[in-house]
Formats: sequence, structure tokens, C-alpha cells
Amino acid sequence: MSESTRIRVFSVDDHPLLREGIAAIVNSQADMELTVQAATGREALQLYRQHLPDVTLLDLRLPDMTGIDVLIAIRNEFPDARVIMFTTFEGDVEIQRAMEAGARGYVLKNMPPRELVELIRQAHSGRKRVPAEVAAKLAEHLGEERLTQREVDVLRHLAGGNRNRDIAERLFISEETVKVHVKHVMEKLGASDRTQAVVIALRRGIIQL
Amino acid sequence: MSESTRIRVFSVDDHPLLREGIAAIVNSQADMELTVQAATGREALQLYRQHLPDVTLLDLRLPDMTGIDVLIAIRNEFPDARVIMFTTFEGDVEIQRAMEAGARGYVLKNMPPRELVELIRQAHSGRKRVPAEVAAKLAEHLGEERLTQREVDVLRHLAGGNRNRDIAERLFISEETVKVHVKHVMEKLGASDRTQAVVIALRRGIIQL
DNA sequence: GGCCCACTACCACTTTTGAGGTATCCAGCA
DNA sequence: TGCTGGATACCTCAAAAGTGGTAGTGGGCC
Repeated sequence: MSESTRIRVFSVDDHPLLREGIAAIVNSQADMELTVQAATGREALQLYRQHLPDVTLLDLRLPDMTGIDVLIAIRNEFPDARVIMFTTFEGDVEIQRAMEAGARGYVLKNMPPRELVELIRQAHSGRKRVPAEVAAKLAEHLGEERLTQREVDVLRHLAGGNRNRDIAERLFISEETVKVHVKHVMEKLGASDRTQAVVIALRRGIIQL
Repeated sequence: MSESTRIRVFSVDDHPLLREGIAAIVNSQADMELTVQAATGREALQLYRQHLPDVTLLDLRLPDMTGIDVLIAIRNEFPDARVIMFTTFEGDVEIQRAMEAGARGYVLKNMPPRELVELIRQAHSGRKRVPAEVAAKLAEHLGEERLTQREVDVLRHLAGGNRNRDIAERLFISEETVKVHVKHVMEKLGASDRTQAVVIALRRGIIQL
């Protein structure tokens, strides 16, 4: 296989040791090479433009911005960009948002190297695939109504330990309206009280710690 | 430097790609080598006995047990074991428990490779060191009273969305006693309500999602 | 023996939450 | 145009949470 047909892989992750591992695995394959690496979102955007890689492995948590935002920015400029989200986190909402933003895959970091390179090949050839494990997470909450922006706002304040009255003040609405939002949040998440709502939201990737 | 004086490193982590990265970095050093790897706690204990490595890099989150438990088990059998905790998580309570259990270091996974190998050398030569970043986390809550076992029990039930009455039933105590525990938890964590107490506890590594 | 601490328990009281319901306004859509 | 969904608001009422204080019991420690 000639140089020019190798899949050029771009790795974006703030863990140097993990990038080292990716480099080792990718470069051990005859049909691909790790062309360039980045540790932050800003760096990722800049280097993407410079190198126009074939496949990008993108971490969800970066020091300066979220992987989702990087993904959106890249696909905004380059709609054909083939990006695989590569992360430890498995909240179904994060998976869903990534796929909606045009990710070609969503892989957990504990994935065996063999499967990772296979996914890189699949993403490169245009297929959109996620491992069964990830798909299952997504399927868990398929039919469910998702939270509105306002509800997520209220949820974040809940996590901060604010009383309904305080939330009302901060959002410039009445306490009664806050109660309505809280009620809807609990209903949609299947929580029995605000505390459980926050825990479920954290688990599902709706809010972050 | 002869073969026999190389630092023999043991890596325990359920992320194959990260282990790959550690292997690459460690083996690139003249004075150390990655001798053996494990992906689970059970495996770690078994392989430790077989290989008696000089320095162990131990992940905090493993599929079958916590890294702390593995650390305790190892140091129970081999009190001189030199173990460095190696993890993404930075709750001060987890750091504290690891150091109390006899860890020689506590390193975040986003650490630059150069510093990691330096820490391996330091741990091997008997020094107990943590990076300033980690030490700062520890210092944040130095003088504070820690939660009792019972309080942590109650906290876990809080996170599950249980009412005081339900917690009382499950722990076979009165609801009034539960209230006392909840009050103490909130006081010690500086939380204004049970929801914030749970969020703080998650952030500090007192409970897990 | 005496002391401290964790756990337990009960009482009284206020504040906050959560469950009902109804209703208006506005924007987007069929 | 009429319908729907989201955000807003107000009402009532019961239940739960949170605050304050007092106190017994058993273990461990000086």
C-alpha cells in the first residue's frame, strides 16, 4: 500500500500518554498513520485546517472547550469531516448530541485497540457505526422526552443547592414557575425528588460536575 | 546500565490504549522497563505476586474493584510495595485515602510523560511525592472534619433519591436519627441542602456515580 | 474512673418541596 | 387559521426537609 493511500489520523486528547498509545497502535497498522495531535480544542481547530486529516479521534472533555463544540466547529467548516468521538464518558445525552452533530462514531476509551482501528477504517470509508455497548446506552432512553433549555438551566441551579426561591431570583421568574420546571425535570428523568434528578442528570451527561 | 538494575514497572489499568502509551514511554527510558500489565484488580493481585515489580502504576477505577482496595491488598501482603496511583479523578478524599493506604504517589493521567517517569524514579528510590496540583487539592480541605461511616451510608441513600423515612427503614433506625445524620453531612460538606451535599460528595470523591 | 465520640432517639417548630389544577402569552407550524 | 409546545404565573394543600435543643448508650482512650 503506497504512502498516499494511508488513512491520515488526527488525535485530539489532553492525555499525552493516551495519545502515545493511540500513536503506537495506529502507526502499527499498514494502512494508517497518526499524522498530527492536539491537546486542546483551539489547537484542534487550527491543526485540522492545516492538515485536513482523513479521520479525527476527538475527546469529549478538553481543557478549553467541550468535544461537542469542537466537533460542531469542525463540521461547520468541513461538512465532510470524519470525526470519531473517543471518550471515557457514556451519558446517553452526550452520545446523542455527538451523533446529531455529525460524529461518525462514538468509542469508549477502554475499547480494545483492534476494534478501534477497525472503527477508524469504517469511519474513513464513510460508514457511521457505534459499538453495541454504546448503542445500548442510546437505546435506553429512546422514546423519552428530552429536557428543554430552560429546564436544564433550572437543573444546574438545583445542583448548586439553590432553593426554588433563589433560582427564581436568578432567572428573573416567579418561584411558582421554577416549581413547574422542577416538576417537569423530575417527571422526564423519572426522579422522585430534586436530588435524584441531579444524580440522574449527571449520570446521563445532561449536566457536568 | 545493566539489565538487572532496571526499574521493573507494573501497569494496572483497564484502558488498553493507555497501557500502550505507558509501555511506550517507560520502555523508552534506559533505566526502566514495563514488565507486566493487568486490566483488573484480581489480575493485578495475581500478577503482583508472580512478578514482584519495583513500581506499580495503579488506576483508581477498575472493573472489578477499586484501586484503593487493590492497593490495600497489595500492601497487606507486601508492605514495601511501591505503588503510584494513576487516575483521572481528583477528589481530595480519594487522594487522601490512597496516601493513607501507603501509596508512594498520586498522579493524574494528563500528566506529561517526562514527569511521570521522574515520579517513577522517585517512588522507586523510596520518596513519597505528589505533584503540586494534587497536593493543592488535598490541602483544600485539610482541617475539616471527615464524614463517619454512617454518614456516608446515609449520603449514598440520599443520592438514590430516598426520603428520610425510607432511609430510616433501610438502615433500621428512626427517621429522626436520619435527620441528624443528614444535618451533620450538610454541615461538614458546607452544603445548603441535601442535593448540594450529594453534588459536593461526588466532586470530592466521597461517593461515586 | 472519667472523657470524648459516634450513634441513637424524641420533641417542637418553620421553611421548603412537591402534587394538584387552571390559565395566559407567544412563536412556529400545518 | 387553528393547533401545539414552551414559558410564564397563581392557587391550594399535604408531605417532607431542615433547625434547634436535650439526652441515653456503648466503645475506646488517657
